[in-house]
Amino acid sequence: MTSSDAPARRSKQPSMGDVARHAGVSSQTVSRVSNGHANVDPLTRQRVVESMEALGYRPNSAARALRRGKFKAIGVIMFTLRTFGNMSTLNAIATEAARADYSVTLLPVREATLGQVSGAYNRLSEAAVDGVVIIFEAHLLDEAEFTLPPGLPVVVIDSNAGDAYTVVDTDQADGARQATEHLLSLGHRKIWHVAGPESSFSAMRRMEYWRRTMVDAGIEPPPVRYGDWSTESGYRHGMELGQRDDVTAIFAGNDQMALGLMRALHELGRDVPGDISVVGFDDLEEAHSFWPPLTTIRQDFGEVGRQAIQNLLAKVDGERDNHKIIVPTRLIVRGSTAAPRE
Amino acid sequence: MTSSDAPARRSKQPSMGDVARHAGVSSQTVSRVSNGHANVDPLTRQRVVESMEALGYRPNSAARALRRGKFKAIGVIMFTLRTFGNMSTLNAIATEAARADYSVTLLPVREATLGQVSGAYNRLSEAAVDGVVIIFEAHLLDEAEFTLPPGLPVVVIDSNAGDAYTVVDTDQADGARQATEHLLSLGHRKIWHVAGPESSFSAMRRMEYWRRTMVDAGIEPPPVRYGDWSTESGYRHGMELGQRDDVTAIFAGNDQMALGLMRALHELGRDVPGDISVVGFDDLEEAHSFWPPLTTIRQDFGEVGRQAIQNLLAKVDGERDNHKIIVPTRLIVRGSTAAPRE
DNA sequence: ATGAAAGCGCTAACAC
DNA sequence: GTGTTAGCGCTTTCAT
Repeated sequence: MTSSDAPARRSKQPSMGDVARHAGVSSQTVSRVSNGHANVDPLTRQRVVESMEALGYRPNSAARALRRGKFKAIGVIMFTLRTFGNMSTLNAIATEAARADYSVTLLPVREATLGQVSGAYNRLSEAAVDGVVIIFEAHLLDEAEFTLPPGLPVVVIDSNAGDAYTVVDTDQADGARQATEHLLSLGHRKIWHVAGPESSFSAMRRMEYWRRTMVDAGIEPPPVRYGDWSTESGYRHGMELGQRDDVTAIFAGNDQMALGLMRALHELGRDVPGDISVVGFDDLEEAHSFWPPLTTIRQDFGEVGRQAIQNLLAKVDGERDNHKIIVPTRLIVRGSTAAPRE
Repeated sequence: MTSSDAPARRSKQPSMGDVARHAGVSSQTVSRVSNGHANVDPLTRQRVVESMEALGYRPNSAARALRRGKFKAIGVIMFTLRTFGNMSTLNAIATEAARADYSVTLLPVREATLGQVSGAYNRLSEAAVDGVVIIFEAHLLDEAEFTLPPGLPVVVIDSNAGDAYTVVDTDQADGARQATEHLLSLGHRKIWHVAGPESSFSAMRRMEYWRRTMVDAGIEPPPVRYGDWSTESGYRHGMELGQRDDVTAIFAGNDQMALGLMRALHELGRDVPGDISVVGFDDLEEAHSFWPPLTTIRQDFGEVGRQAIQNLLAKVDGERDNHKIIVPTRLIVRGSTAAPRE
């Protein structure tokens, strides 16, 4: 009875047992080699490695995860990758997670699925992850009513999630205050605000603190204008605001809308910052090359991602307390702001 | 020797068996409920669901994956999320994968790990994925020499990977040709090119076809200038080119460099497109709001992502052939190009 | 330094 | 409609 090598069982991945057989050792030895353990005779190890290569073995991570009870993976729940902020945060998360040898799984959320607590559990509960970072617009989190599986560590970014989770939040309030005060200190009085959508937690915080800063300065804030974060919406508001003569300063809810605004003002022949000053929020990589270079509020997305992962991994390792981390923002003064013309 | 079930084992997730015990049924029945199978008495199902909730049960996906031999996950290997293109592609990939009920795992590659074919296997071989999309700059793929685990379906994006894999590629060549011909047709003769880094496959393709188009038109191409995709590098070249009087048209390797170029030209007081025409590549979402709005080549990242996933999933389901998919590019004419001044 | 046995949590196959 | 049995591929004792 020869168990010689001509099986032609092409489609199946070889298992540890197959390697063991091929190398003439037990599968434990293969396991030890695969995990780089010490107590293996160099010659044996050599033989095993050769067998692995010959067979094209690769460890089955499902089995491994099952056995070890850890996936070495964290999930990120987000609606869209389309915004600069989400992208940057995700990038930081992936980088930081990799440092700890964790991979990152995207858990895209189609809104339909969300509230639906049907008989079958939703994909989140099945996800092969040790913890989850949620980058949601806050109100959506509320609406969702989606019960996170108990025991799954969670960190929430930029949300009003309250005390139930650890929250990492950019200091929107202070950013909006800085932006508004900068314009005020330049001598502008009536500062207009083009806010992000009402559905956004961040947008509402920025708007609230713009208003508050105005009121604190004893100035009646002009009516808020709502955009949707897009360059186009900024453009539309720019076309309207640019035609009024009581507009000397605009604080846009993000850089993209600021860009759209400036384009409209250019088209209308209004000079930025000569006629009208503009401040953004985010500090896109390109913002310093806009024309004029954009004065804006820098968000430290890298730090947000880092904090999120560090706190999440602490939880994965057993920490139970929730924290609230506030990441500071910073005013970057460039060429789009100046004192109002006399 | 107490192998009794020590209670108060707080930290452990409840298993199917626990739920079964709690509900007074077999774990098989729990499994059926968990998977939404039909043959379960409504009352039993009810009871099981209640037990699940009471215990906070969530299925262990490692066990599930082990049993089923599928992870329902695909991996994406990329160096950085920082570029618009990678991010857009990733977004499309995630969206398309979600439609097929697959999640996406980011496999960040730290260069150090890469070539290293040490005894221990690299993270890719352990990744809990059914297939892999690679978004690499081509030469890196070459250098890497990293042998993909045999049997793991692979699709490569924008690379010269050859016939070993299915490749989804944007039609860089045609894009570069369109950009150059557009400028030519406007009446420009000597068209300068600010290319991406030499290490980039895409950059080299664009460069090659810009040159070829010039040669075909019987014009000696001016020396190539290399940037690194960044706005800053565009700015630097802009400051130099803008001071020469033999520059009337520049084709930038991407939109960000084009933006930097235009900023430099503004600062130098050169009018775009009056004095100098500029064409980009990518069509960033903001490109139409640059000042002036940027003429550029649109890449269809969404289609690239879609094709990648569709082809990959076909392979996961057993398809063996490799394909080569070319996604077309398109010239978008906006305000940054015009005929040269006489 | 190596091997044997047990079992992680789940589901497919087959009872009943 | 429900339970029993077996085993996916791996790692953790414990022996040798």
